Amino acid sequence: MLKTHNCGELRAVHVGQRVTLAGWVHQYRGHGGLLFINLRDRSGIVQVVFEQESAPEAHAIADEARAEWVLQVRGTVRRRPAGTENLSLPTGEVEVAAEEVTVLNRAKTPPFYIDREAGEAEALRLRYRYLDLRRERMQRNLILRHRVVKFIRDFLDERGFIEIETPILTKSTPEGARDYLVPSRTHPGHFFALPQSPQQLKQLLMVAGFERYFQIARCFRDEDLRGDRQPEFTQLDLEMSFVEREDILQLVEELYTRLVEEVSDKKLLFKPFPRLSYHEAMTRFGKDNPDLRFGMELVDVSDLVGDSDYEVFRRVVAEGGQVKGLCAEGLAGYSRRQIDELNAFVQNYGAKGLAWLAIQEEGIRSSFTRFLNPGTVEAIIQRMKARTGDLLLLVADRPAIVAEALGRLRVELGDRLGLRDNNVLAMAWIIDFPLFHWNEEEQRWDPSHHLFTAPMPEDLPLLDTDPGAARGQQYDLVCNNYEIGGGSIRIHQREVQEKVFALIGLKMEEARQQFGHMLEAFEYGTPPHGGIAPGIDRLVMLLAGEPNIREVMAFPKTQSAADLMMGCPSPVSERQLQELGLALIERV
RNA sequence: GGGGGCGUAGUGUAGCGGUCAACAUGUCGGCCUGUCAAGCCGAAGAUCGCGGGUUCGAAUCCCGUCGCUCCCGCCA
Repeated sequence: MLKTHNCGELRAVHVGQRVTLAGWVHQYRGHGGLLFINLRDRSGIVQVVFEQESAPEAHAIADEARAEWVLQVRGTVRRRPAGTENLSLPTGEVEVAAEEVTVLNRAKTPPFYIDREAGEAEALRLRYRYLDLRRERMQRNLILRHRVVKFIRDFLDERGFIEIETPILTKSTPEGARDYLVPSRTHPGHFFALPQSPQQLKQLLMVAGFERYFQIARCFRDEDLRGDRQPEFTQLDLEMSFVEREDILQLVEELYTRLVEEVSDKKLLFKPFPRLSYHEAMTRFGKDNPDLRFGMELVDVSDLVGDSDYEVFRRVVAEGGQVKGLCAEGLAGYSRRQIDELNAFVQNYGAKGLAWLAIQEEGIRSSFTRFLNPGTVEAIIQRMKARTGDLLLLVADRPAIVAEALGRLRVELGDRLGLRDNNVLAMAWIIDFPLFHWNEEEQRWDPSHHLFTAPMPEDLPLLDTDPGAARGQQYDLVCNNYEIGGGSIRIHQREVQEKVFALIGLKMEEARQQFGHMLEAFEYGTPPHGGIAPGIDRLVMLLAGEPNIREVMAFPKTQSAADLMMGCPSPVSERQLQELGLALIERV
């Protein structure tokens, strides 16, 4: 080893010891005959003192050193002179008096500071990601990520789970997201697909009798990116045999509860996690991934305004729509301009606009009360538990649009009112999802989750009579307005599976072609099984308090799915294309 | 595919039709023995993302384009 100690571990107990350190020049402070270098390695930072008088050679060498040079320093740990301790450094009680120094490597001046963040364009950070990763924030995030994955592995290992790798080169299926394709050289014209998730393989591992499987699995989806979506990401993929929904929920809840308490300083708002049906989540919060850190629930006033003189409300209710609203506490003082802003906000989500009512000291200001009788206005205020100083915001439309618009608005208002505490994690289960949703364009039922999701046993008859009302044994884990995991109990009976295929308009022939291997496997004694696949990136993002998942990935892609450091994707040679039997054409 | 924001010395910003494009920081040189984002003095450093247009004159206005980012669509 080129070092005897780590920079960040030196304390008063080391005083008097001769140590050898190796690391990067974090900061340099020259005073002529005396100079200080803060030396950094992964463990942290320690101040090294170079004195011309006592160690002239070391001092001369150190005098040349600049930010990010790599040094090896031999010296003695000593207590800092009284009054010069630095409380902001864990090592701040001591310093290392350098006796010898070796330049292990010089460094060009970095394109940005390593010792601070100056709001650099993210493109620059990504171009020089290996330097960005030297910074405290990224080191902390990736170490946290390691601890999360380590905790998960240990936890599941203790409970009899086997970690099994599944192929990265696998089969394209028309379901779900767009696949990343890999051409086959040995089968010209044929392609592998990178897995969107190991869904089918983990079910086959249940058929294979492993009973408890997990994998820290890389998944790939060729869809447009978001702050919480990368083209490749990591899931804790997990599957169990001989279990019911309750077993999966209990296991994951215990895992996440202990994980949060073990590896982070975030506070879990709920123990145990509340369970909301999909219907309840949509009704109360307008989203199937609600932020439960605050209230401000959606309130239905359809019955109060359905027969009013306000044409907008009356017509919507008559046509089977809803009038629902939110009570934004303390926002009665919002200006016309600010309300217009919120109005434009909900219009992004399909709402025609907002009806609003501000209860001010001087009286009520509103866009619609002049169309209603005073009793109705009072009833709305009562129902929505509004008090002086509050602003009521209402949307009238089809239920889906009301939910979407108010669900989004609620989160926006939560931000504005400072109700979304970054130190709090509000984890919860969303259960009882509808098994299917109606696809208007294709005039057929689409699976809400995937086509192996089992119906709730008591809803089996509904598959024949009212498929839209059938609930699936599906569950999502949500936290702070993110979906951080989803899973289901799977179908293990052939008749049920065939019924689902039929409902989603998949002919048995096609099903056999696409899923023949699954159907065949299921005929050889399939245990009842189910699982879940929580996203690791989003979880670590929340634990780290980061605003996007790029900050918890070592080498993320840009929004256009490019790697600015590697410079990919990139063209390949004509020869490579020929070997694969590929020719490039202009895309229309 | 669509909408919003951003792009000016290495970095972060200012300048928004008219001297030589400004400030901070970093870089380089000098001074400096208790600093810790050290301090003081001095110097260098920009084809204002790229292309076109309007204008006597464009970093500034217009059009296009590229890159990054947020969002809708898409994605579970």
